[in-house]
Amino acid sequence: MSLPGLLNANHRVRMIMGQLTKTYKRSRVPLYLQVASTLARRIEGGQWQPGQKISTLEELGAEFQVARVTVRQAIEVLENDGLVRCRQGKGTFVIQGTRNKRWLKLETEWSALIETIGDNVPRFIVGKGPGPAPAPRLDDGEGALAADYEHLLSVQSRNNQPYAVASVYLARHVYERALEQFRAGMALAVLPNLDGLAIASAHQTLVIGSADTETAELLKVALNAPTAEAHCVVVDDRGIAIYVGDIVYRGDCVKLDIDLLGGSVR
Amino acid sequence: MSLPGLLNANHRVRMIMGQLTKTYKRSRVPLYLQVASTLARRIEGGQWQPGQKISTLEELGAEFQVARVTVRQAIEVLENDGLVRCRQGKGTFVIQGTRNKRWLKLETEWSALIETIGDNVPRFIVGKGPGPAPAPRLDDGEGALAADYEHLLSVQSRNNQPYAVASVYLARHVYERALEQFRAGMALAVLPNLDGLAIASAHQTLVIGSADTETAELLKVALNAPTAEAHCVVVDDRGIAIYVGDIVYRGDCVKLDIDLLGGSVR
DNA sequence: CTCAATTTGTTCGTATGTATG
DNA sequence: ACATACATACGAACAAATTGA
Repeated sequence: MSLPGLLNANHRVRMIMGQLTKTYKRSRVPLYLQVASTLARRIEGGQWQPGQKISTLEELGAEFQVARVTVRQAIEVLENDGLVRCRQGKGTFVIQGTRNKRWLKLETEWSALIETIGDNVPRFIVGKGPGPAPAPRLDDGEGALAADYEHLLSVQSRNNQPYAVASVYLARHVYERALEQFRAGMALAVLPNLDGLAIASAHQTLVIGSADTETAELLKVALNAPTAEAHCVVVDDRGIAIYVGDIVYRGDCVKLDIDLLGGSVR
Repeated sequence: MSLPGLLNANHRVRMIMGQLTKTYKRSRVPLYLQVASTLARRIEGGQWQPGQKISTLEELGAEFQVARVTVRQAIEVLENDGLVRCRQGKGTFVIQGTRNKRWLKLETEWSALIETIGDNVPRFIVGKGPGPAPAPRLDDGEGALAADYEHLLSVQSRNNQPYAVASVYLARHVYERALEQFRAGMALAVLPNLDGLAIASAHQTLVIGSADTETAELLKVALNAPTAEAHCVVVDDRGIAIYVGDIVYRGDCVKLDIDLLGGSVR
């Protein structure tokens, strides 16, 4: 049975469809936020330099095919975020305070990676208490599971700013060889210090994701903010995955540098 | 002087501040969308297996500290996206159809990269017409600018689905050595075919960004959807940047595979 | 078969947010 | 600044399907 009246009430589409409106409709995020974040990109990307006057509300409205009031609303968001300053009768200007985006360089080679994270001090999070840790997630070709794992959950910070949360599984027989070291610093940096431990392979996959509730809270970012999710697995000479780390980085601070010709990174 | 009555009327905002509400307020995205994407992550991350019944609306409402109607609204989004199926009186279940995410593997080594993109057929976009192309963006240590560049703008597709837009600058003296080839396929794959062209370095930096208006339109994604932005520079033996490519990938399909041991000593 | 418990589906009223002209 | 229309979010109440006692 159909209820045309009801459907009509719910699906009465806008007759006036701007250029952007089609693109906009692909997302359910409010229009003024989409405009705001586009403008923010222009500023952070250097397209609009600090001190410079940006386009007028009129021009921006025409460009994005939205009402002037909507642009105004977007600009208000930027002003609250300290990106621009509006001057009645003069225009809107990019704030001088040059926000230097501090990139966090993700190393793609073992020794460089160890070096950069060596003196990181993670803040460990108490999990659900002791007990048998659940097995880590392993994809095909990432080695066999060890008998038992120790699970370490931590937040990585730099300049007092959290930039990543790490969920690390360490094979128990490895963990127990250096309890204090593993509890003091980055597990990955400890591994090479262990005598007689042969590392057969160490690889990492990286995908783009978004912050869930817990991650957002720990990283102090918005829910669903873009993230880089690294899945790192170290396998010993017997084919056992002794280290499995799932590390979620803030998306706005990771930078990967890849030398396509091999050899060392610049 | 205080006017408790008035203040009360205006400020009787949410006395009940849920766990999520604080995190939620960091983002201005509608609450039900934030809940939806958190739930989607649980499903895609395997936390809720296909066929399994997920928590009840009541439970989810309690967990996220939102109204049951709001959870309902979030679930509705997932149902429309084909992730779950709701059954009155029974519960909500994860759809069986295992939607295998087709990852686009971004190669991190020259020969593998060339191989994978070799038979890509880009769709070129007519730019602002011929004329002196603006110089490409070059960071420190990325070589010196050539005298003149040819600018190629293209969309990369796979299975008729666009996955990247590429903005490529080719030094004119290189471009003119193989016009047809450069116009037919991927510029990067053509370079090794040119005799007497010595490639001194080829490297790539990768950051996470979000789609601007044009990119969103070309990739058929939402405005501000997460992207992977690759900046690739090839320098010849005279220190001239002969190829500068800025490639924006859809964030939901790129996957990086990095061998940390890469043939070096640990 | 009836009854109660559980769970999703729907509607209402209210308040606030979003977008337009 | 205002009027209008629609979207978002809440609590509450009730309807409908499923299950097991």
